[in-house]
Amino acid sequence: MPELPEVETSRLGIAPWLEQQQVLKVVVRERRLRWPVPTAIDHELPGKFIRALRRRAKYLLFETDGGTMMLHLGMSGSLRIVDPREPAGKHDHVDIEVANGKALRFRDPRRFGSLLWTADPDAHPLLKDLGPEPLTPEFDGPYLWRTARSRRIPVKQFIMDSGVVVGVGNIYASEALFLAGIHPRRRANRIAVPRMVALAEAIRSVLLRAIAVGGTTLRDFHGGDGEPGYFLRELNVYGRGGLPCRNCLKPVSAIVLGQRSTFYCSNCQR
DNA sequence: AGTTTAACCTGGGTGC
DNA sequence: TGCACCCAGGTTAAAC
Repeated sequence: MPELPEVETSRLGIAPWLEQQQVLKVVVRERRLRWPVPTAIDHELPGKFIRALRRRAKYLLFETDGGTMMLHLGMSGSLRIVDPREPAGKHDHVDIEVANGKALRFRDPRRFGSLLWTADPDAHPLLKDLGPEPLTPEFDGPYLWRTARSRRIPVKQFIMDSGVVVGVGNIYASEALFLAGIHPRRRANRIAVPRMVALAEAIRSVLLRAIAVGGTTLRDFHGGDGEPGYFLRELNVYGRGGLPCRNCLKPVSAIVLGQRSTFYCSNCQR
């Protein structure tokens, strides 16, 4: 489910229930996620206070006084605040119970998600080489252009590379390229500065808009508060293969790029 | 160093 | 109803 807006929506939904709370108990029902859930999660976390819930790329970082829990939702992960006495479902792999009587419940049917423990997130191998956050000032058109000099890959794969910029997943990559009028297959190093400026702006605006309306509901994504996201209604091309382009009415094209489904308008995007 | 490919999983939808 | 088949929001590790 989760792209950056969905992760951010989850963070905003659960943070009020968790920040400054002491962890009372951790229940791990299934350790086989993307990587085995380290025993530090159940052994180190209880007793500690969650001081801040931050996000880096699509990772949620639960910072305590003595260590940070890193959580990734993978393809099918979701988080809810529950009463821990509520029976756990088949794919509810982990509960983090806190002092206010609530628990964070991590569900992930496909188990591509992960839960890790680190003393220093900035130095963690999975985080240290990530590109800039798309919603910060250092991410802009000139940055994209400079970074693309040596890259011959299609621009869609370029903006989905987390070493270039984080948080642009398959849905919003297609959407941003539509807004910028750029063909997803265009080689990254063959886009001039002005169009890179437009692309950076399109990425920012599509992510900001999706966060503002609570993410995109696909299948069963819900934010931490259980409310569905409404960005689905605003998708211009993603999942609309064969349907008329909202701008020019020409049928939206569907192709596969880097083993991911890709949608664009061959008239509006060059 | 950049690019491509396979791999990790389950569940839902479709078509026969 | 059952079953085979295809598809899905992500990311890494290894091979080229």
